[in-house]
Amino acid sequence: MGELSKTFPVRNYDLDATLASGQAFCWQSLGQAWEGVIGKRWVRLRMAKGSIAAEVAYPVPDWAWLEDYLQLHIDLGQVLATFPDDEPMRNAVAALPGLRLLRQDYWECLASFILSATKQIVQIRQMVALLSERFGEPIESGGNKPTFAFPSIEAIAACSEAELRECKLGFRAPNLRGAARDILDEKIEWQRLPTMTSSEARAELMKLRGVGQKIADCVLLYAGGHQDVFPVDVWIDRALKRLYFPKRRPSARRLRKFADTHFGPYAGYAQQYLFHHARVHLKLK
DNA sequence: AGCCAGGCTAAAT
DNA sequence: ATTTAGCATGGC
Repeated sequence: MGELSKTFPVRNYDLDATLASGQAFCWQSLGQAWEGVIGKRWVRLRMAKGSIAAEVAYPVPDWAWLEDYLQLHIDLGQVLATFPDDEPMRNAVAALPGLRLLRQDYWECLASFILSATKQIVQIRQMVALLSERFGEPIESGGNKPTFAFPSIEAIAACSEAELRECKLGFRAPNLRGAARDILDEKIEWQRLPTMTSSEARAELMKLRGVGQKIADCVLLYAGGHQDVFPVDVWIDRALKRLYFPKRRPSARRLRKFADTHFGPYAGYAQQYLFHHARVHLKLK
């Protein structure tokens, strides 16, 4: 019993922008469609007029896992209405209306962003793909290529540092391995993260070596659903300074405070719009 | 060729 | 309390 495909009606959903926007690193663009893995399921997604068509490799009894991942219940209009009414936000939203946040798995998200340190998005995708091919569980695919799930915490913990370095992780290898081992050794309260407040969960994640505030905030936002959290990376840092403090030179502390207070209850969404806008329009310095 | 990439840590102001 | 070098590796 179950279905191999389903079509979901959507409004204001830019699937291409969302899957390419540097929040998830397991999606591959194949012309009209996207292929990726959510948990242990291979998925192909296709955007049509007013709907997203999904296809899986074996019948599934329900689609709640996909609806949750794509956050189909979110009313984007309500989200956008909470943004501050200033020119930078208006421009960022106008540039890409329909950009969304996904709801990802905690471990895959944490691992991906541990890998993200001083790496470009294309390279993060490459590392994630290599890790999955070498240490992930093979899963059934609807395409013609063999497909693998993202490696489990146990699988990464069992790797040697050298094996991880062979996946081009560089100095990130011990951090990823250490995070997996610390979670298994219960050095942090991993299981309780979903029930914690933002600041509790952030502090817990930052106990891991190689995880600072930026990476912790990405996990809170993209996996934990803390939509008010506003990760500040190099692009956002540039964007905030250029767009909101063109003359002055705000201290890091001041800028952090601004990020935490200016963007409202859906600051994480605002951040995603500004991030994309900065990467496209602020490229020339 | 050289600079920089969805950073973090520890050392040095 | 804030700034800076070093870290691996690859794209451009």
